Amino acid sequence: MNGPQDPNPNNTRFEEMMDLSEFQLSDYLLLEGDFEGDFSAKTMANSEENSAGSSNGFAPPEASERRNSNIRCKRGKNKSGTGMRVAFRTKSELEVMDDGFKWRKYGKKSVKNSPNPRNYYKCSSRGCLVKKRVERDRDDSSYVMTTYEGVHNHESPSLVYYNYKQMGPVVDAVASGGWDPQAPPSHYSS
DNA sequence: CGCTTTTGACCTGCGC
DNA sequence: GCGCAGGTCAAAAGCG
Repeated sequence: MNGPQDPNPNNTRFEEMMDLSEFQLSDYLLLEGDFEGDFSAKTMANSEENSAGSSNGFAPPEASERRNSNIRCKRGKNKSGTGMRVAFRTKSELEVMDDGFKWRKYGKKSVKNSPNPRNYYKCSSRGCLVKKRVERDRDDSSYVMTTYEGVHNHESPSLVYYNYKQMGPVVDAVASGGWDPQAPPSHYSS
């Protein structure tokens, strides 16, 4: 870490990290800590249409009428054991955002109450257990719900570039809860 | 040739 | 205890 620790995460940094020329970051939901029982969530309405309350942020309208495993981890703990989850809602034609990391698709599942299938990705980096879920918003298919689970134990090639370019801990600015690509490599070697 | 994607089966947890 | 739904695995196929 060679940048100032921003106590007040600047969301726009993350937008810059990703190639948002084709995306419109509509919502950013940070889920941090473990998921046993309760969790803390912060939603940031970044887009003007969102702040206008048209889509009311991340919370799906059906959240209260069905068990929402999108937010709550129904198994009590996530398998990756990192206890860190970040969800985004972006307006995009593309389902997969280029966030600088390399992902390998390992599953696809159609979910109930949604006409669109959900795709499951794992980070291709060896030893990195970060997962990503991608699905289209069932109410507005022009939006893509992306959920990251876990913390990268490495930097992405493009992130190195961005760090260099912007002289700042890009990802650190995203989540103070542990979204740190330079996290101690507890089990990562080579 | 190596890596990624696809896809159906299997596993696990939760609600009833 | 049973059924459902979500999540993961793994073999086969495809692609660069």
